Amino acid sequence: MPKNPHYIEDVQDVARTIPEGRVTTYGAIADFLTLGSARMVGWALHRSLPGTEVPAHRVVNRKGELSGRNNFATPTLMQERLEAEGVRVENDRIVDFDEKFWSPTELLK
DNA sequence: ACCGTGACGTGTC
DNA sequence: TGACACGCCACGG
Repeated sequence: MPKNPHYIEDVQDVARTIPEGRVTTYGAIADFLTLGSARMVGWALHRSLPGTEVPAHRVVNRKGELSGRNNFATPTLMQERLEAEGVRVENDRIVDFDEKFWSPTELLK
């Protein structure tokens, strides 16, 4: 049981707002929530995997690498989902990451 | 209670 | 550039 039962929900809420075909980073979410750290975001998403409809595949590390692919049902699922949305992935990294990147701070506008 | 281990990030050298 | 240290916080052994 996490100390902040809300934390996982918050992370999930943010993740759900990521537009299709766009991606964001663990750090961006952590900044937006001004709570916890990027590490905790990864932790929260990991805890979220079963039984939720959170597009966790749209969250990558700051270099645009699919660092969490090994935690999905299959190691290739993350990439497949991204490419299905038009996000090209090459060698476990997002192509044109700068253009695909979307920050949750956009929500404040 | 201590310690290693993460789906991480930033600063230094 | 690339390697490394350190901060981060929760969890399991």
